[in-house]
Amino acid sequence: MPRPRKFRESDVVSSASEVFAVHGLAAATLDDLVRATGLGKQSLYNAFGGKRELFLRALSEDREEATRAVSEALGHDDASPLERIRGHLLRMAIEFSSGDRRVSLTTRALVESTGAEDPLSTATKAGIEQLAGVYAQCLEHARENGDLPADASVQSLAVYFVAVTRGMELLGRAGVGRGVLTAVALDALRVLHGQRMEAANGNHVPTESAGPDS
Amino acid sequence: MPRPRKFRESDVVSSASEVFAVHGLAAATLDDLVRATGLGKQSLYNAFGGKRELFLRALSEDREEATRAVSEALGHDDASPLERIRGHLLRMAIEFSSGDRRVSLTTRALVESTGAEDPLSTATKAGIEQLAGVYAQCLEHARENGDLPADASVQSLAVYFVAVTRGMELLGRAGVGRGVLTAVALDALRVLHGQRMEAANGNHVPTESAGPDS
DNA sequence: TACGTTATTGACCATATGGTCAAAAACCTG
DNA sequence: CAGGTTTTTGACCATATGGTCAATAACGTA
Repeated sequence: MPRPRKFRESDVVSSASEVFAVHGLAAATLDDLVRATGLGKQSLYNAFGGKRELFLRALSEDREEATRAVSEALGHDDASPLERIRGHLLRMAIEFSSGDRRVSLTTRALVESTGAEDPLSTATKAGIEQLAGVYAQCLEHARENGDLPADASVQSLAVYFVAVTRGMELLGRAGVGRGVLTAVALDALRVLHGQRMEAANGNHVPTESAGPDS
Repeated sequence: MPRPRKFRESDVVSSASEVFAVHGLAAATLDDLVRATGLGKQSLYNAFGGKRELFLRALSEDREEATRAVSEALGHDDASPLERIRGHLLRMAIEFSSGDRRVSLTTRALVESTGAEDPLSTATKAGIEQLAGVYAQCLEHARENGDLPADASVQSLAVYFVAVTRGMELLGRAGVGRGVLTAVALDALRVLHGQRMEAANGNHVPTESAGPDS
């Protein structure tokens, strides 16, 4: 019997994502959001709770979507796992050099999170881990395939690819063009062709400052 | 005969940098700046011109400092160029996992720049190129040394390292710990040992990491 | 068709923002 | 010590911010 909503939450979150991707959390005004989503402040407010909460929703959706996309890119069976990673990275090079002003919400969150224990930081970390997990899965397949040495450090390589893609995204923002970004991607991929994967377990620390932990 | 200033510009810019590094450009309030620098709004204003301009100054100083630091790290003669890059990257892994909330102003600028032709974007691009230039110089030495194949793409490798370090910085913000980040750095470095460099690979860079610890 | 529930609307608010102004203060030179 | 120049100070301002309220509009059901 309650009056039904005029909007679909997913649409609103999607529009909000766009705003956040372009402006960032801090710089996006509630008014931007209102304009982009089409609903009034109050509707936004009692559907989501506020700017921050809306960002969290957007982040969560963005994360899901990104994971799905990468997962799909890495999951097709028509190519070897390593080829899939290669294709994915090259596609990222193109996407990131496309010149639009969007920045993935995960990256936004990474930079704008306070670092404290707030939900934003938590969600951000989770996002990174989830993303790394997708890479790890694919790399694991590659290892099982024999495309990677048995002692390859799938975990750190996965994180490595997350780092590389984030870096590429930033460079794209700096105006680095498609050609260079593609070359960077190819450089990055060369890690997978190295014969000795001796660095397996994330050991060794720099020579001069041998660290205690790890 | 004019009344002299009570402050040194470099001190002010330095304090401001700290604020910007922690909060970012958009989120840092003029009041934060006033408090951090110790001078009044108006003094800030007629010495620099406003928040944005102050950020640009801070960015420029930060860029100079970063370039100098990397350049120094990569420029010492007591190790081969490749070893220097290795040491530098491992040091970055430690720095970025130190858990503070600072983000380099270059990265901040990268994310917060509008992408348009404003001075911020311009300075940002210049910063990236400058940084890449430092890597390129070192890599070029490595090539001359025979540590890299003659046909190695020094340019793209340089940009690659910029990307990797930016990515590592972001991951550090996400709470990725020192061990993992170090492993990522080592993964990243493996690019320099890629198969095509196999023939030319001298013994300057220890390929097997003799790290005995966990 | 009336009711209860919820969504929507648009006005409203306290605050904090970046930025400005005019007066007072400080310094160096002459 | 006076004059000129610039800095400093603290009050001031218009605006935009995130957020809230009370009233109204829709809807499904009974």
